[in-house]
Amino acid sequence: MTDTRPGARGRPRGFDADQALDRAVEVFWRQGYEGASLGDLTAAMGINKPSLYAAYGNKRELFDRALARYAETDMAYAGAALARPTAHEVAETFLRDNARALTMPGRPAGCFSIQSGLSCSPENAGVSATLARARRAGELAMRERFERAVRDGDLGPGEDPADLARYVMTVSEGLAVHAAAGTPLHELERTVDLALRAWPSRTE
Amino acid sequence: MTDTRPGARGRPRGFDADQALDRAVEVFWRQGYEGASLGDLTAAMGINKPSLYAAYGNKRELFDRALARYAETDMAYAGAALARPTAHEVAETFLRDNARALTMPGRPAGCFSIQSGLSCSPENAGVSATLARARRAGELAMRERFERAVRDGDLGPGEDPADLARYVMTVSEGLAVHAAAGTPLHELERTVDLALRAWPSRTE
DNA sequence: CCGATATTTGACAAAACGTTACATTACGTC
DNA sequence: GACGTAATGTAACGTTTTGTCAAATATCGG
Repeated sequence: MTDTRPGARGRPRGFDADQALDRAVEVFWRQGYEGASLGDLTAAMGINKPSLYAAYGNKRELFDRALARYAETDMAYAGAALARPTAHEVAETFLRDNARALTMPGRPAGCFSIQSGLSCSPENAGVSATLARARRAGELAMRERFERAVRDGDLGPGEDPADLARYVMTVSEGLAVHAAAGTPLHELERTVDLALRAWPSRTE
Repeated sequence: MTDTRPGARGRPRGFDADQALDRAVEVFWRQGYEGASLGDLTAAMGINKPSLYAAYGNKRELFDRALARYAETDMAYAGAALARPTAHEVAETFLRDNARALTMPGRPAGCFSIQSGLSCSPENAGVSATLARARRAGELAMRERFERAVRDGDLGPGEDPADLARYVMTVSEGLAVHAAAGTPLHELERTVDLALRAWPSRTE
């Protein structure tokens, strides 16, 4: 499929596949899976349809690649947040970086994994399901991080890691919906301030 | 347009316009504006296209009517929550009733005003904008309720009604995204429990 | 029963959709 | 420089989309 090694035979590809994929990410992000036509995609990617099919398969496979690309790049902050030393820092770092990512200048406002297909027609139900699975995986990773925090004594034994992870992700999703509607960063940050007041105090 | 009074001339309508509208609400809710084709809509409504156009105008006007209908029926709990005597009760009632509404058996999971058009193609940007405006109006109403609470001394003068309203709505939207992915009611309720821990104590 | 009026029905139109066939172009190899 | 190979540009495919037309149907007032 990709053909970067020397000794390649045939006409070389006239575009950068990763760069074009970035454009596709933006279109799916802004318009949703069903709102993004192949015409919209190829126009933004600077290629035409047969090139898209040759390089990515079809619309659905392009979307899956776009989601993977988004997770690697725009969501990289999430993995970094999980590496913070305390559960509170994990939650705070995640939510603050999330708010920043949701309002990044030059990128669509909001969150790809919600906007691009929260609901779809039955024939594209797989898109919604894939996105939901991705969000669920993120929540699970955070839950496991909080379970470690309980074992470490960083969180009190009475705190439920699953509840805390679900809460943080819920706030994050709400921030994304707000951001998609144009709420500016400084207001999202105030929401994060408030949300963190729910965090269990370490002295409990 | 509607023709319920006696003395009507012409062939009487063979369907109940409000009942058909309820079916349309469900289709838009489940599939989104762009994922709901006229075929899906007319099939669910039990009518055919010319009847739809005669009764509602076109797809977009049908959607606007569906949104209004949703606001009147499924969102009725929101107005009731605002009537609670204290700000804390307003927030708690709103979030708990919200969680229940998001998982109401026999209705689509999640929230119409998010699922039906969080993002759209440019030609349907008006749908996203209309929904965002509706959510904004709800947040404003809650803000005004909290402003009254500050005047009443129910909330401390240091609390920001706009921040609190934005926070409650953010949690609500996050709950909706979770509900759309299948999170069951009892887990949403635990999230609400956690979210309410952020609420300012009255003794402050 | 008759004319007026409005709804239903089924077919149709124009455009857009995702996808593919075909001829052309550009490159490495011989 | 011709050959094989793979990507390109154009143009079309069949299907589905939103929206409409004309004829048939049902009910009211007279």
